[in-house]
Amino acid sequence: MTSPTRSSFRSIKDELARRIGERVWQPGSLIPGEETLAREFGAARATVNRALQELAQAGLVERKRKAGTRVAANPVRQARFSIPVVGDEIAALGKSSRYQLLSRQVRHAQKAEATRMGINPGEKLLHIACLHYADDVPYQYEDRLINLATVPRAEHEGFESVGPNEWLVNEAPFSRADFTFLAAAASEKEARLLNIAPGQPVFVGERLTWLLAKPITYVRMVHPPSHRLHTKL
Amino acid sequence: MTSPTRSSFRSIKDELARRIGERVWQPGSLIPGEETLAREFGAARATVNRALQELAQAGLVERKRKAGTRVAANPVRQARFSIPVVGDEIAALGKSSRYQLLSRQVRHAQKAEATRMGINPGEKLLHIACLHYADDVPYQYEDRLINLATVPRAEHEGFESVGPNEWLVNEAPFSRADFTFLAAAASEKEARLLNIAPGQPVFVGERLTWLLAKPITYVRMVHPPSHRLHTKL
DNA sequence: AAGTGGTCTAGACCACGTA
DNA sequence: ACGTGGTCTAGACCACTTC
Repeated sequence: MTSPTRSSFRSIKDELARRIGERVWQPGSLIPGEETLAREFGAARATVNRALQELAQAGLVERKRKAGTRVAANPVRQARFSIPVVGDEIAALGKSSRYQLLSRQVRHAQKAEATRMGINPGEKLLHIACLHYADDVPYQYEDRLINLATVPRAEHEGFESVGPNEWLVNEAPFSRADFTFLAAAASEKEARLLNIAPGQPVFVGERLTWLLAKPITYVRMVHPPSHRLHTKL
Repeated sequence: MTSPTRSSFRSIKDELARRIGERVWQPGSLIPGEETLAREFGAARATVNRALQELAQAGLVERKRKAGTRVAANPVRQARFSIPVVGDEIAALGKSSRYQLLSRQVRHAQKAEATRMGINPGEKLLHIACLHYADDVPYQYEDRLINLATVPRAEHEGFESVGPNEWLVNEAPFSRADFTFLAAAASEKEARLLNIAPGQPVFVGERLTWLLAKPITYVRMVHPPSHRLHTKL
């Protein structure tokens, strides 16, 4: 048949996960070392190591050299949401999207910007402001910084007709994205652009994307109060 | 020393990521096999394999036996955030949490509530309103409906000292959760409870959880404008 | 100082999928 | 059938932490 359970890192991982899930090993407690487990399962230490590394990545255990491996105290539950291109997002609502470039400027990073992006002050940045409409109603105001050290080709792109979001998705892959969401009062400028009254609540998303360790782009996306963010799946 | 550690899977991974990010290897194209790369980097094939596996997990490449490894056409499209218990969330900010029950009432579902929860009108619900403080500053106003058909034991719980969130996490595991986030203007009641002015922006999260096909609870969580929702990893 | 995880190697065999 | 990735092993050395 499939396989009578030869030592595989997968079956070891599953068995360890079972012991954690069924409280055979209590949350916070120390579990046996790699050497011991390798003997128990009749496997090489490297095999047990891989099983444990994946469990650590999944958040079920925490590992420290010398200290050993412990069952995580509170397994973190997670939800996911998709990261659509803004044009697709609008299309999914059954509306037509329109893009308008407001400003485009190459300059050097100010201290605050550098800190926010995790780069050195003075590095070359491309600063873009633009607006996305859904059926001619303002949908999102986008304020973006692109790290030209990571994406040098962006400097030669005008972004007159293609939004930076769409361009980056096609031209600069990222491996990690950090989001922050918040509610804020619309500034004068935001209110004017989104065609709402100043002080009205706006839904703000901030996103920093990375290609491994290199920051690619920081973007602040401001939506009018009607906006909703749903988890998918 | 910062001197280049000879073949490490990390440096190999970074170099491969660089070639992908800088379009040395085009999206969709085939990259050299593990054996070839191992020779190029002067490393064992297992080391190259680990680098490639992590790149695959990050979504930068796609791997198939016999077919080889290709640069992913369009990388990562999802982000995740953790779902902590509100008390833990406050503790993570280094603040002390306090819980206050505002109201607790068993009643039958009104039509709108039933629709929102996906149950039949007239089903028995437990309606709870409460407030969570962080260092005595209002942190979250919680308005919750619990489906007593799914969680009958909640009817005998007073929730005077234990918040419904914490109680449910320990007593009623859920298998699925749907979230919606939005910005809104604080109502009179919300403003009073959160100690802000009416009309101020508030960050609202709505969550519906199920145990398999059975709705467990619907909750509306209202935060003052200082609140931030971060994705974790 | 010593214990535990982190990583590397060289070689081997296996499994999947394409040809 | 055969090439490529998937996994395992046995041994070794390194690096971080706690003791």
